[in-house]
Amino acid sequence: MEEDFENLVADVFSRRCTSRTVLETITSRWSILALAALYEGPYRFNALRRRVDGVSEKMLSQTLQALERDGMVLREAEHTIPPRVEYSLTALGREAAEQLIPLISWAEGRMPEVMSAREAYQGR
Amino acid sequence: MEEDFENLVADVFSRRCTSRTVLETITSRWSILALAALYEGPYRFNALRRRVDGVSEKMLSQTLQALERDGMVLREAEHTIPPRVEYSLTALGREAAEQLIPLISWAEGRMPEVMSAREAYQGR
DNA sequence: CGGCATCCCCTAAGATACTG
DNA sequence: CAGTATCTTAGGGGATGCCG
Repeated sequence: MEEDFENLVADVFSRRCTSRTVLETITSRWSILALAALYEGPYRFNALRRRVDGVSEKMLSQTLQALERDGMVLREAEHTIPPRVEYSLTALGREAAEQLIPLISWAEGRMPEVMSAREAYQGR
Repeated sequence: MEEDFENLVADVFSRRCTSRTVLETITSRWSILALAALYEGPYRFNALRRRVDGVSEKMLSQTLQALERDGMVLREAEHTIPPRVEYSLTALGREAAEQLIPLISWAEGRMPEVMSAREAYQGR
């Protein structure tokens, strides 16, 4: 019952708290970008793959499955040939994206500071 | 020069844009927790290790080095025996933490929704 | 106390090929 | 088009031992 207690308290600093896995789902390398892209609107698989430049088929597939499992992404498939699958955000996913987008903007904006910090660190 | 151009434009969706590495530094598994912990105030190495429950020496060390390299964390060492090393946030690190903390709070708060989504996903 | 060095395991991730 | 399946490799991550 201690584990349940930890889950109720929801302290991310606690080793076994589930909130850590929630955080890991949405902050993994490709999840951040997928959520941010889908915040622009629904995407089909390959369109999303082009939007999230550099992601492999496999990783995008895995990422979307994890996001679907966690209730962030809705997957709608038409069983035609060729198939047509559309991905969109759920309400929960939209909330997640709204947490992530300021983070992305910040990272883009602070790129110069980080780069010069890296250069200074090199020359020590 | 195209690479420089991409860096100036700072588009995280672009494969080679440096902003992605900035994002990866601060959203890696232990960086999020280290930044959030240090936002509470400075910590010595082992105190931080206890605060960030579950992190190994090696990973905390690596994480702090990456954060120091990127100008997020300041490392102050007294060369005594035993040594005393204090870690604290820079202004840049404080900003990063301020982006992350709402994300953490959101993850903690939405834990129940995610858990029930996972259960529903299991039983399909 | 605050590490680094070393060894080792495992999975995250990329590349390639194939299919309904 | 939207994926799976398979193979391989880089690196995340833990355990242990040592040192100033």
